[in-house]
Amino acid sequence: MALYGERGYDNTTVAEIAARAGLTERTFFRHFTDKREVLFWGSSRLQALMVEAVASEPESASPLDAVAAAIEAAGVLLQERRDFARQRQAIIAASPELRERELIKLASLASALADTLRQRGIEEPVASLAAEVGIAVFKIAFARWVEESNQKALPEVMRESLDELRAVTALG
Amino acid sequence: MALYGERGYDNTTVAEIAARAGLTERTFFRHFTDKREVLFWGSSRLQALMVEAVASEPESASPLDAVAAAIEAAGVLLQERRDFARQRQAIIAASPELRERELIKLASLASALADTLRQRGIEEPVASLAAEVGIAVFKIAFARWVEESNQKALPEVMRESLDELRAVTALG
DNA sequence: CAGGCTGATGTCAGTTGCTGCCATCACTAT
DNA sequence: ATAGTGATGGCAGCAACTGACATCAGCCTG
Repeated sequence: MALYGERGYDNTTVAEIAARAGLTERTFFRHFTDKREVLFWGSSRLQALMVEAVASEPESASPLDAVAAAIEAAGVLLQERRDFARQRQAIIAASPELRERELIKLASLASALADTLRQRGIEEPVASLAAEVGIAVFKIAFARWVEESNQKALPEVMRESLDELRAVTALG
Repeated sequence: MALYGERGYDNTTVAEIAARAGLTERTFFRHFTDKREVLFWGSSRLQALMVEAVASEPESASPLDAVAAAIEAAGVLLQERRDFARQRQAIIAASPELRERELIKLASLASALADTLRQRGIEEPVASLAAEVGIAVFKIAFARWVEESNQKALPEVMRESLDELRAVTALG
């Protein structure tokens, strides 16, 4: 990430990353499937956290409530790693390739949440809809949080965005 | 697309595509920025159609109504090109790289819809939320339509999914 | 302790996607 | 007829990856 920040993602070769880490290029590709994947190393932990949050909601919770708990948990985690998250996001935003990878991570996240909802007895397409909508709220809240360089904490922005969503779908 | 269908995306080289088209590899890259981009050639037309649908809704329409008109229009178009759409989707689903590209096209679509909503006086974050939610419904409805290899027409599936969404967000 | 197994790393060659540079060629405007 | 323009081809080269093989450290077993 240091290298990506200094010279930009495109201008950084895998050989340079490997050298900085004291490794060979070949070894780099044994740890990461991709040049892109380095930036998404922790994403599986975030996904596990969010899945856990959905799973541990009470049975009585609605699908949207369960998803709300997941993005709330994600908000807390990212708020803790605030500076890191912002720096990383700046790098991703600067590269189309990285934005693609980010989107597929979010899609995989939505899919995992939908699975979890289904295990709670939620039928399709409700499970997928709730999960996808939750991820949409997550994306927008996160973007707002990154922009307004300080101000509110992420979990609060998440809650506000979710409320706005309810208003939007209620009106339409 | 013929080649991708025959041998799979990964096993098809750009040289082969170019040869089949009677071109040089170099010329191929002058027409398409990417090996992936070939499969998304018509996507700008779909985006223009959806943007137009949002723009031509009456002032009184809510954001979600406007977005609903856009995915309805997309549904009609894709229903016309039913076989093509399904064949194309099978190829995309089989390749992670292509799925990434598809996701960024959808993200760009959401962004364009949000822009159009903003031009209609809708404020952020409502504009982005409505757009993203609309794309989520689009994704899910399309996936269902592709699965249930025949049955209902896409616009109908779109409407049903949107209704389910309203129910989901109303309960939560 | 010797020998063999395993897992992580290095080395090297090769393929493929993609780009820059220059030449060619058809077409068109004057 | 000439010059300018846009599309194409040819070629060289870089960088991301991959497969095959060698090496080496640690560790288990007899």
